[in-house]
Amino acid sequence: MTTELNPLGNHLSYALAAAHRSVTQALTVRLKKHGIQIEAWRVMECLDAGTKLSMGELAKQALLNPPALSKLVDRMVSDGLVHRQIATADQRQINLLLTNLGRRRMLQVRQDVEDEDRALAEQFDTKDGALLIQLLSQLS
Amino acid sequence: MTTELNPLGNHLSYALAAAHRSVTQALTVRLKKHGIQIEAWRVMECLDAGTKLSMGELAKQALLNPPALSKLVDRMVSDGLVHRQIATADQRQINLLLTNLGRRRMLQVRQDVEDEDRALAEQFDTKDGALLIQLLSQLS
DNA sequence: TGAAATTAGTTGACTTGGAAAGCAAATTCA
DNA sequence: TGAATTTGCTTTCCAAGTCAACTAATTTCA
Repeated sequence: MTTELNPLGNHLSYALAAAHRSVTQALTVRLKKHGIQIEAWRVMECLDAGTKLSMGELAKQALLNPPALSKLVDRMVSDGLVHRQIATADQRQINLLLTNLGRRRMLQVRQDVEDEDRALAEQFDTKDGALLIQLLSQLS
Repeated sequence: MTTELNPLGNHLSYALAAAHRSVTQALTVRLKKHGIQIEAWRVMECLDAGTKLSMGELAKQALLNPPALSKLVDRMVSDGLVHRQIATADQRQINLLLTNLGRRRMLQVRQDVEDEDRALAEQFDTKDGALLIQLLSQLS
């Protein structure tokens, strides 16, 4: 039972990378038909949540470094999903806003992400899915 | 207790991405002083495990797509960590071998990875680290 | 006040990764 | 056997990410 096929199997960092890779690949396939990146979907969900976010806040929540977010937003702007608005209080800050197209697109994508989530949850015994999320969040 | 700061927090794919990001960043910092990528370390561990691996097998174990592995190996060859050997049975296959430098480097890096693993394990109650690995491996 | 320091976001040069095509060896089978 | 197919790995071209430098707005404090 402790027979290891892979010398890396006991490393948490490896188990995490393997799981992340496999989940990401599956999700990417699902999102392909929307012509959208996982990161772009995360950005849109954060924007939809209500509170105005600066690029910096958004970067943290969407798990992107600032330059990566900047460039992703450039693409999303030219796809008509979001637009930049200079914050009134601090003119250096940008508030990103969903366009109507962006909001519609987000809702469609959300369907597929939730399908994927359900598919993943089925791989676990009843409470293990929530437990996994709980354990994972201790790491970030 | 169910107050969500982040609208994405309940998605397994998000929890996984967040944990992966944070663990990867920490590990990358540790490995920086060896001038080595996490992926390169994974490759070296796989090679060290004994059985001769083709590029294809290695790619799977090290969690890389074949083109990415090819390119990484190019770099590792020019850093003197590994060398390519054409397999005798099938001339299309490559067996990758660790050089002495590569083996020494791997042992040094392994120290740091294990330090990092221990640091991570401390964030959990006794058995939760192993449980997490077990749950994660159901996903890949 | 206003010069110096800090902060927010973007840009540019460079590196890395992915999809698809390419090449060569091995296998299939008519 | 040998033409057609499949397999293993690499290359090419392009998309995307990083680090460090940059611009502009804000804050600090002498």
